[in-house]
Amino acid sequence: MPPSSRVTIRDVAAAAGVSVATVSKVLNNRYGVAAETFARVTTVIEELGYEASLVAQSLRNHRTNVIGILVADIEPFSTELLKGAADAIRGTGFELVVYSAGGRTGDPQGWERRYLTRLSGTLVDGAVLVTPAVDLEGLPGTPVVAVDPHTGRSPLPTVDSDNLHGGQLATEHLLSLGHRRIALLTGREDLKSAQQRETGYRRALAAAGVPVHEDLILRGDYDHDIAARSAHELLKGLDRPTAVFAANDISAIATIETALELGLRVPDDLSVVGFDNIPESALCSPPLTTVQQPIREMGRRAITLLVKLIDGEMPDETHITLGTDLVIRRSTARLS
Amino acid sequence: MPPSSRVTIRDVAAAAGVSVATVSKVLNNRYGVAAETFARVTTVIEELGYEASLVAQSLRNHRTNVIGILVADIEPFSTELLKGAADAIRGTGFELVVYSAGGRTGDPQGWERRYLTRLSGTLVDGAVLVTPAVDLEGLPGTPVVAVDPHTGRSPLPTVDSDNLHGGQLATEHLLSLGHRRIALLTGREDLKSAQQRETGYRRALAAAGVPVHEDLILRGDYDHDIAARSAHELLKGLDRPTAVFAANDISAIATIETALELGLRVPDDLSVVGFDNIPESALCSPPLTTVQQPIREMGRRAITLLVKLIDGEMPDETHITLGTDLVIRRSTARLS
DNA sequence: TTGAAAGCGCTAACAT
DNA sequence: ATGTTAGCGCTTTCAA
Repeated sequence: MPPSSRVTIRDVAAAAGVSVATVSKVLNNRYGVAAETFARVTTVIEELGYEASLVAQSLRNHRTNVIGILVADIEPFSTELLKGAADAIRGTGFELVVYSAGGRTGDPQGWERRYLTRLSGTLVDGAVLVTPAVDLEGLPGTPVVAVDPHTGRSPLPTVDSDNLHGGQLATEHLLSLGHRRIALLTGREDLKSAQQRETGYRRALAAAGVPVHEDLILRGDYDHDIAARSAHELLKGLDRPTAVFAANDISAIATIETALELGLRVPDDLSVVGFDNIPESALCSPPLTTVQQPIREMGRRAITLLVKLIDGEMPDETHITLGTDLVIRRSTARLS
Repeated sequence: MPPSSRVTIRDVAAAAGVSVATVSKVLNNRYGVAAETFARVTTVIEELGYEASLVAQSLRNHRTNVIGILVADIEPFSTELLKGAADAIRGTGFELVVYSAGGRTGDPQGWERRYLTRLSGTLVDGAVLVTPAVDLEGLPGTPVVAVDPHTGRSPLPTVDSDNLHGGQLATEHLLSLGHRRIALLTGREDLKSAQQRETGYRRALAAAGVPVHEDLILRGDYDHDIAARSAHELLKGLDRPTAVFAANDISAIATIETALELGLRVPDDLSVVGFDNIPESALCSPPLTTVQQPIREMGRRAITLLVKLIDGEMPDETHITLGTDLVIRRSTARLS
């Protein structure tokens, strides 16, 4: 590669017959440049198609006006979140840059930390983390907001949604339809969201005075195949549940598919409620009653919060939990 | 310890009692460092949690091992493409960084150019452009691959899909079902893809000896509401078409919705074929027969091509057009 | 084996 | 109003 083909500030200075300092002043609209000089430099900049190097600027100024958003992978959840973030960033004067770990396997924990350290203070003024981990408490000087952190309560500013209440909502909905044998397909055991959804389920049953049958609680793991197997286990017998609360959308779909394979009609023979990880609009066949997470709003709020942090304002709250809603589509039916 | 300042190479050097040069050598595994020194420096690096600044490295080395991917907005198409790109980047030694214009309105053309110029030679070794425009022919020294460029044949290396053939496939499918009055809801007039889909439609009809009725060709604009209005126009009368080819998925869905509102059964009374811009898995109700673009594969190929370009290899081809396939789901029926 | 020094492209004091 | 200069954090000769 020709390494020297880039137009630099020196080329501009030379072509305009001024010093680099003057060009810099023009670039940054600093005072102390004659109108005539200003015009000449501007012309040369246009002609040469010059743009200042982001890198050099970053190195010099410690402010970059860039916000980084680190996602574990590009999938529907993170995508939806990115949209919200992109929404919110408009008009803030910041740019958004997305770093994806690409779902890489090795180095599962350290990735965010490494990246963040390499970028912070230089390339980004702050970051939104959409990756599970984060024990980044001690990261120097770089504001960070964690979205839906998967491990316990984090010391970082956080935006998440109310999985506990969501689990309750889903279960209460099924209870209100008259169901009493309500199964649960759990989520990934290592994630807080899954635990909370399960807690919500248990609480709702308890509150309704319905005993929890542990044999109606099976692993779903947020995974299609595992959920399908569990669903099969659940539904094959005659003592099958009349309703299933699946801890996410994938497993809800797997449940419905399995039910249909077993000759059960949904929702007539089996009611299913899921929990969205992907936005409503993308949720496919069959239409499903789910608990909806405000994913985009989470992205928006994360940016808003982060911008405040970067600007040194005191935000009203640093741990934001957004509500979840039950969205009734077509797959639940009153128990006859 | 100053809490808000970054750990730099000098801090490491000081703590280890060596010069920055030595630390740099350790970082980059250069020869000429005593094993004992190496160990000591390594230890200090760990202790301090030091990571080299990406920015400073970029400024020094002209190689960054980062590939930038510029998207106009985060939406299903670009997302799917990102996934493919993320796939392909694994094992190449490059990182992927996504820049989103956030669908911004002002500065509609210049965005890519500006960004690219600011990044190139410094922050990225090359870029994939997923934005409409691009007359970036003269960009010095930075390899660029355009994906699905919307304006004519580009001088840049390009990856796209065969919209012409796709249009033919869709139309031929409807013809093969016995349809003769086949309407077209066009796409955005300014985009090459839309023109090609229309051309495919016209050619297929011509090849089958079916005359083209211009009043069966209405604007769809890749837009839900516009397409819905046109569909209404098309379907309200008694001389309505028996089939519709919609230039993208959005307008196909709009067509089906409109048809249902008008009391037409789909596919019994009306066959609809669409053209996917979003991946199959995300395509919602109602299940739709579509022409499928290999979006992920486009992302993969773009990266592969770009990596070759960056490494100075001569790629076999610089203009890659991938095939499109007809995916038959449930919304087409033989004309009775 | 190690370190001093130059410089990547840029900005901001501090001259002039 | 303009230019000179000193770095930002890093890598890389080249000399010690």
